[in-house]
Amino acid sequence: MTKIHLERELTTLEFVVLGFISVEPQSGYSIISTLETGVHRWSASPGAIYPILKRLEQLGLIEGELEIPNEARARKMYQLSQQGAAMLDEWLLAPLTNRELLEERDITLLKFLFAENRLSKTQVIAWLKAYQEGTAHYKAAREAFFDVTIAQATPHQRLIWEATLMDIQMQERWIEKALAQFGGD
Amino acid sequence: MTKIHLERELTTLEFVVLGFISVEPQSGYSIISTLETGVHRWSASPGAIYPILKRLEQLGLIEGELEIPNEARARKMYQLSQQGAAMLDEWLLAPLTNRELLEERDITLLKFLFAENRLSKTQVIAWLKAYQEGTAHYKAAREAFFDVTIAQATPHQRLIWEATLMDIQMQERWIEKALAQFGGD
DNA sequence: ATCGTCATGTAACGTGTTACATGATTGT
DNA sequence: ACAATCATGTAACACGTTACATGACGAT
Repeated sequence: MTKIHLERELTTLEFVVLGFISVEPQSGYSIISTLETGVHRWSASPGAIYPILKRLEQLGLIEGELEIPNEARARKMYQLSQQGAAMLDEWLLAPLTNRELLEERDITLLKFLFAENRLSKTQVIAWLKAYQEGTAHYKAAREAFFDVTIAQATPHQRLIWEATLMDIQMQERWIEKALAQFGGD
Repeated sequence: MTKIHLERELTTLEFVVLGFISVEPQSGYSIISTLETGVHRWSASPGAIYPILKRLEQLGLIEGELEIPNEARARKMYQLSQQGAAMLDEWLLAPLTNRELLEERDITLLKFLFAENRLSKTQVIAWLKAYQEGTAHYKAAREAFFDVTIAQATPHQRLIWEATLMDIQMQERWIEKALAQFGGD
């Protein structure tokens, strides 16, 4: 697994596009449709997707090919290159950031989705355990913070704190469920 | 309650700034500190906050005043104007969007936080009930979507669907808890 | 014949990020 | 004396949004 190095980091949306192409070859249009109907928050306007496709191709992470140049409607289908696959794997295996841990859970779940095609069963279990550990860490930090602030908290603030806690607990239960299914632990 | 009309919509971050000022008068620096330590996802760089403060003041939604111009460190404290208060209330009372309902829960919770100072108990209960209804609606739509797609779903896709469902259920439980506390129903 | 969908793309724009600059005050 | 914190601000940049343009194909 050679580590790919580019002059700049890819944006989250670029990684997401890379991810969907990894599931199966995609055209700009199909990515837009997927993002609109799917389990995600991105609006995925053509003004974002088509330039991204062009950039990723220039970086050598994906390869585009015109499908049926004559006869039917021409559409450009993209598939991952080896470098693109390596780049995606790097992203999937990188430790989850604090943001991904609580606020950007949709991204975390997308990573989990892409992991199905890219990672081995062992790697998925390791990923889930890292997620579990990160969540525990985050939980402890949150609890420490609230322990000192809860005294002067207003009713609404307390409820928000409970919402945060319920959210973390739900994530913990989900991770356990997922681990149980994959025979981890 | 006169409805304020501006040529453009405020951005979410602008509303959030407005909200924090409504809790108590704030300086740019205090807003940045609050956002950094608090229960939210925004990084709140000075490059975002200071221009926003200037814009909101120009729109007449907040009023700035230099505190202790000499003697100690000068800082500009802002407080809501009547128009700003009306604007904020409009935002708080507007029906939650689909995005706020599931993906942008942090915004929903911030609205709930600001509601403590701005809305009456009756309004808060009504807000929670609207939230409850919106969630139920969303849940039904999601379930309908997954009912037709679950058949050919992969294990990871199924788990993501479960995560979504658990999320919705957690929100339902939280709303019930909040309603119980406010004597609604 | 026309409308909706499939399909790709561009241009203008605005918002927030990153990085920097500045300076006063407080703590060690 | 020096570092950290308080405090405000600006400039360059990049990303994604909105809106538009274009055109072929299939259905009614």
